[in-house]
Amino acid sequence: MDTTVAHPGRPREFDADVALAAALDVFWRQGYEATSLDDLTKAMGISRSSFYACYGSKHACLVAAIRRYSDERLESLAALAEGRGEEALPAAVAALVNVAGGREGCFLINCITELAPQDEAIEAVGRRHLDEVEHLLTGLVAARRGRRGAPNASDRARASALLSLALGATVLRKAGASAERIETLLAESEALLA
Amino acid sequence: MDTTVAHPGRPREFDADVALAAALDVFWRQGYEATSLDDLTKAMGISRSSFYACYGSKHACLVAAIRRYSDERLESLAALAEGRGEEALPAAVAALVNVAGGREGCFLINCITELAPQDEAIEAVGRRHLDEVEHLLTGLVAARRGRRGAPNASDRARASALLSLALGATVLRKAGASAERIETLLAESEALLA
DNA sequence: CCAATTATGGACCGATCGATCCATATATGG
DNA sequence: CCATATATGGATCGATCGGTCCATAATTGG
Repeated sequence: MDTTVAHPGRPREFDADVALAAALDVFWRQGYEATSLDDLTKAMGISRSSFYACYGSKHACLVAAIRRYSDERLESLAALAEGRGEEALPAAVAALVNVAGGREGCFLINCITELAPQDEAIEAVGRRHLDEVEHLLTGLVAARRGRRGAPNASDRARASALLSLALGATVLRKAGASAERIETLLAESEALLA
Repeated sequence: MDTTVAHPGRPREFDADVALAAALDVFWRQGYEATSLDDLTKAMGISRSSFYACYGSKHACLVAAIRRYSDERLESLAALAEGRGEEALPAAVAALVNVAGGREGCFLINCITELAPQDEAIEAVGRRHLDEVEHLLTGLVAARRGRRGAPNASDRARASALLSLALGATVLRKAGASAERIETLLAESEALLA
């Protein structure tokens, strides 16, 4: 991959990143298998030729979309945790649940449950994402606990439980649970914060 | 639906319930959209004609499979909770997570995340199931708390949180988390039991 | 102005999709 | 034994699937 060399030939007429965002949106709403190339190219506003030239295949496009989603979410979570002290942990947990509108669930969870463990590529990306979220939560747990520096195994277990709770809440949300019910549920997680 | 009247005509050569179990298994492993009629009929050992005559459509078959799964799981959960006193609640939570082999996740969660909220029929069944599980857990929470009789709102919130934790753990399991990690995570849920 | 190179639109591909149809087989009630 | 009714296997349906191909457009370096 060289980025400096001159690029002869006709320039791309669309923004690959904007188009990828559109693809992500469709995948998110409809799921992978239920989304056709026509759905994708129509939403992205490009032709099949451009699609394949740019992304390679439907599956590769999905992987790219997941990566994009993962990066964005991790960045957003890290930013949210910045300089918020005690409140960072509950805020992060709440942010995990209230991703996007809500009813469509977490895109990453959707992909994992639809495609893992059959699709190893998706599973790998999903796993990495969840590991990083847990790592971030572990830091917040340790920080909240007051002890300076290195998080221990207990902190990690707490973070695991909080992550699990958040993932479950997202599923409940997608299943149609009301926002209030999710809130009272999250309030209950206070027992896991100390 | 009459069950007593005589049935003229050639009798069915397969057990509709056994075949449905086979269909459930395929849907569970592959997901709904990724499963073709050929996959189904092959696994069920019947022809397309028999399939459509008996179940109506691929989607109707899925709904029947989910219903079957839901009934079986609820029955199993209720039986597990019977006469076990204090240990009933943690046992039930553990049972929620350790459904089947593990790596394939919970069939109901898989269906919800793949098809809800677009597919209202599936969402309705999934919602009902989750409500009943939560109701069962609420009873166990109240029983464990010691107070006799009617569970209150706080019990229900606790049950929601435990259910959410279990759902999340199932997702983590499907994403590839090790069994040990799930166990230490579940151990952490003790904080939600009192 | 002319190769060389890449992008684009859309026709096109074989394969497969869920579903239907029909001829035939097997049962019942009279 | 015959009319009726249901089940079965398999051919078949039009639609759609993901992916390829090709003619044409638009850019670069020389």
